[in-house]
Amino acid sequence: MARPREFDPSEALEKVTRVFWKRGYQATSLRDLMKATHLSKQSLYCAFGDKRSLFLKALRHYREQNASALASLDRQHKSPSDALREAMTYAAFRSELIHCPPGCLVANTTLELGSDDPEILREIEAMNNTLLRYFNAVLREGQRERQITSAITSKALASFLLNTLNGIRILEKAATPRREIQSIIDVALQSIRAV
Amino acid sequence: MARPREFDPSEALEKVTRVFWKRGYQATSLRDLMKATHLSKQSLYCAFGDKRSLFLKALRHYREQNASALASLDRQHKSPSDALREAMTYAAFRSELIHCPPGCLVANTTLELGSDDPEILREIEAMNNTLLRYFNAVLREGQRERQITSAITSKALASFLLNTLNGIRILEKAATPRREIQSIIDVALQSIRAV
DNA sequence: ATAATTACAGACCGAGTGGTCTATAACAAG
DNA sequence: CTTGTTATAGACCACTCGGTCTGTAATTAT
Repeated sequence: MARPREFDPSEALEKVTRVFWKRGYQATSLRDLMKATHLSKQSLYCAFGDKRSLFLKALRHYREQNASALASLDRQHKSPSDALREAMTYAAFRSELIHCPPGCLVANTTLELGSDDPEILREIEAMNNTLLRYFNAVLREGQRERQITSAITSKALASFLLNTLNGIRILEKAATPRREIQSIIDVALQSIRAV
Repeated sequence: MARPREFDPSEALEKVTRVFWKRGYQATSLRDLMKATHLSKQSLYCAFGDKRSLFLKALRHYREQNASALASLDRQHKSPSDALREAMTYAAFRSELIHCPPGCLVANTTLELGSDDPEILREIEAMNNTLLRYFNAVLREGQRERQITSAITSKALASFLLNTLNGIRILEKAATPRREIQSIIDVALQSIRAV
């Protein structure tokens, strides 16, 4: 009907997500986003709405990306323990692996905006629930196979693992050596094994 | 020699710390600080320097406050396990207990500025080391008394506990029910007991 | 009292913010 | 072609930011 868009919105959203990931919501200016996407302010507004809408879309994009990454972790031929180790290690070191900003956008956002913005909080919870469900499923399997302790419910163990991951998201920002982070994962996983 | 100051600097610093704690560094404007302290911009500058200096002083104030709170935890008549539980529970719920903002200023700051500002990072590490030393001492005692597993070094266990605490600092910001946080503490402590 | 010094309140500054408006360019439909 | 519609670029806006400057009030020393 009219002049077509000259850029790929999903590509732009990916770039935007990286910037928010790296710098946080408040510290990211529209200028930063314009520079990262090579788009004008107006184009961003037409495509995504105002800054907050754009941030919400970035959060959702991040969540979907992570959810599919999690789903693609093949645990067909792995024991539950190995699957947990792989998931934790992947989540902890993904930043380095695929050249992303350190830490986790969801964790960053929780601290920056979690207690203020209910809509953003819901997005955060959705992301957490995805991880919790995954952990819970693998943990239950591990309990059935006597690899994981049954002294604690799989739900509580799942929350515990997610919490460990959240802690690591803070360490990543504080230039913690990789070996130390790996040690924490090891302790967490070792300590929930069946006796 | 001249006109005396009309306010108590340490009282003002306490108020400033609360504001930074609640809103973060970047989101706190000088206006917010002026309102919280009932001081003029000029008075704040004379007493504490610019915004960043003021923030550093607030961080240091926060650290000292926490260090002395930790030191005053009496573990004379407690078993190492009980001492750990008390320390973890106190750290996790202090916000509610003494009417503070949720979460932890150090954790917040790590995510907001950790990877940018070396001087602030050093302050963060100092705070973490205080906690690590405490945990390490109690854990070693617990290992000697066969309450805590000796399969893992006390240092690794201490890092693990601090990490659990950091995770909780994120949960606090996400309106997580108290019971769930308590459960995570329980799992963490239970899983490092001696077999 | 006078002089010297410091504290205080608020005006003021340039820079940067998120957001809007306008003029023009690029396309589709007729 | 002309007309209608959307995209783009950048000027523009009111506002807030951290920080400084200025004039005055309050105090001590002489």
